[in-house]
Amino acid sequence: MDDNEQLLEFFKALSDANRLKIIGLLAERPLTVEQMAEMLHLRASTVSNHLSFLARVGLVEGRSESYYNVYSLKFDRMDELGKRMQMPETYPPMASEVDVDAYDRKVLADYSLPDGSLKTIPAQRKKLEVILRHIARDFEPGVRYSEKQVNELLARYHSDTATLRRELIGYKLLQRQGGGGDYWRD
Amino acid sequence: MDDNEQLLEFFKALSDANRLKIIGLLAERPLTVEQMAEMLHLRASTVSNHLSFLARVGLVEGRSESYYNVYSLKFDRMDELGKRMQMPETYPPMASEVDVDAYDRKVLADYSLPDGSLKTIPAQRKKLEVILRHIARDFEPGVRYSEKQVNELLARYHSDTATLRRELIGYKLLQRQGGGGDYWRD
DNA sequence: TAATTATTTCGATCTACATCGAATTAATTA
DNA sequence: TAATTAATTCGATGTAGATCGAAATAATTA
Repeated sequence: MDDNEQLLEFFKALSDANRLKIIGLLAERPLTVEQMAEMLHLRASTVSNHLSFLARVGLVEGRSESYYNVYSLKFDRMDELGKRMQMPETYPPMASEVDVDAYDRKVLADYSLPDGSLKTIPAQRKKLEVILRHIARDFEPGVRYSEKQVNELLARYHSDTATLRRELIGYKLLQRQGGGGDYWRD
Repeated sequence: MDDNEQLLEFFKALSDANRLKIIGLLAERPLTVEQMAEMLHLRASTVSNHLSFLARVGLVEGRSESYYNVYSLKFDRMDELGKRMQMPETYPPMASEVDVDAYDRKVLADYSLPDGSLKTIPAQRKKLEVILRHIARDFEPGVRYSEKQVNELLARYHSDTATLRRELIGYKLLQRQGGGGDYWRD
């Protein structure tokens, strides 16, 4: 079980009203299954299930005392989770298995013809940016291109090379030396 | 909505794999509903539902930008929850609505005859303690009782007053002055 | 040893909710 | 203005999980 699944299990353990009540009770003093069952008006089997869930994620601990099972709260575990939630670096990994390029791929597919050229130049900012970032990758970083070379590259996508060139500059994906000079990508 | 329900809603909001992924994505940068839907391979309506859940508990915030809804993560909220989980005083109130005396009442009922006397003296520590605490309430705190008076009071519960008396002392519910003196309850 | 008690496990049931598709609303573009 | 697009709402469906009762287990008491 990786970090993300563990975090999820943690929150699932805390996402039930009766389990929160159990934690509240155990915060005061250790209790047996039967005691909690009576207090919560639940069957012992139900409480036992809740406790094994909480124990699985390390939030409670049961010790066998004579022939009762006495459960107690492991506060450090809660503290640990609280700390983790306060660290910014906790969150990005939660999206690690997400297909973050899916939207860009879809936009690209929606606007591209089989030969790789564009059906139209998107009017919507969000989509235009995706297309422009795609086109910009054709320019080698650091290399200088003349306007003629730029137009040749852009013509593979759309005949309106002037618009593409202007937008690439506008979105700062392409740089131009002041006054009709060369173009380059950073 | 009181504090406990709010805490529960909070954890429920975090107890779904896709909602955690959304939080992970928004931790990197704000996104629109459609972008997230593509990334997660979910329908926009599903993502929209998740976002309104997260927004309801204040974890994300959506602003209308041209005609997109751009959502972003409210990290302070997460921080706030993390802090709260680290404070010991957070937990006891979660059990505030719990019927904490239910177990004692049940034990008492199980061992009592209609006239209030005991069927038997429980052999199990946990139950004996409940019965003894109940009996101890008949003694006024601070008042001194002779052994004769003590036996009279205990006889209302069980003929084996010697055992009851000994156990009350053992559990420190009744005090005795060293060497055959009077008894009292603190 | 037999009966009682506390707990857990298992199978069944019922509810909550994640997801989807269709309809609706609102904004934008053609 | 008509068509497109993004987002939300709503009703239907399927699944996960909370709860229960019964059976199994284990320890204790009579």
